[in-house]
Amino acid sequence: MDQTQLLKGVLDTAVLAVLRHGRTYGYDLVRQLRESGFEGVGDASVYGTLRRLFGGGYLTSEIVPSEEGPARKYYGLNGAGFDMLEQSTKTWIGFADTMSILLQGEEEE
Amino acid sequence: MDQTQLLKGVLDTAVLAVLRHGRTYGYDLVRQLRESGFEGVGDASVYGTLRRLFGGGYLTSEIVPSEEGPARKYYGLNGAGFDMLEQSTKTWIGFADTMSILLQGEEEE
DNA sequence: CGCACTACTCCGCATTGCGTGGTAGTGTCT
DNA sequence: AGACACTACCACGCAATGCGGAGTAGTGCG
Repeated sequence: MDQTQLLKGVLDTAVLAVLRHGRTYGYDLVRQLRESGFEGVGDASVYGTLRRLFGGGYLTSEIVPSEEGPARKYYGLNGAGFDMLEQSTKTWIGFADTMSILLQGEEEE
Repeated sequence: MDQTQLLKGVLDTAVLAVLRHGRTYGYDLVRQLRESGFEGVGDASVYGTLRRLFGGGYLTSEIVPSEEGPARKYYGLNGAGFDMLEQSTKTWIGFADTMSILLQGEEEE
């Protein structure tokens, strides 16, 4: 089993969740996600997600020159981003509940 | 937010989980999944999943004539199907843990 | 100069759920 | 009979999205 398909539809949420702790740039986000357990995330997926979210108006973006390489593009949550995070967190929890009920039997409220 | 993308990669597992309680046919499976919380699943998705799983050798299949309509194609888990279910259940749990840690903070082991 | 590391981007592919529409069997109502 | 509704399944094309590979740059090391 591959996480690949599981990641679909969740990467957005995961990215927003990381960003909630403060702004970062893509490269670092990839690292954080991998350390958090999404070991397989491709960098292109994360960058793509960031562009999508930014394009959707959920993120702020700012280019900051770095002393250790190319300039970094810092992303941060704006109001819409926080709302989105809250919303998709709820959706996720409902979904996860449904799954866990299905997987372990029928009890639970 | 749409469950659509969340379903990707999980429908297989959900179908296997339902089938664990005994064999059924597609039409009924769709009903069960919808009642379980996946209200939006399309029947074509479920049938497609069943065909995929059957093609992969995880399901048994048997056509049974019905008195109330067209013949039903009953599907059931075989050994490989049970293994698959067990495996993907583990993957799911790991994944869900990672997500919940990301979403609620950093505590938890 | 070549290599490694950082940082970001583009392109094409594969997977997979969905919507639409189609086939087919049975029963009901007019 | 004809029109519908319900059951049951399937085919086709679309859309979303993660991934792999390749490319562009900047900095620093041997």
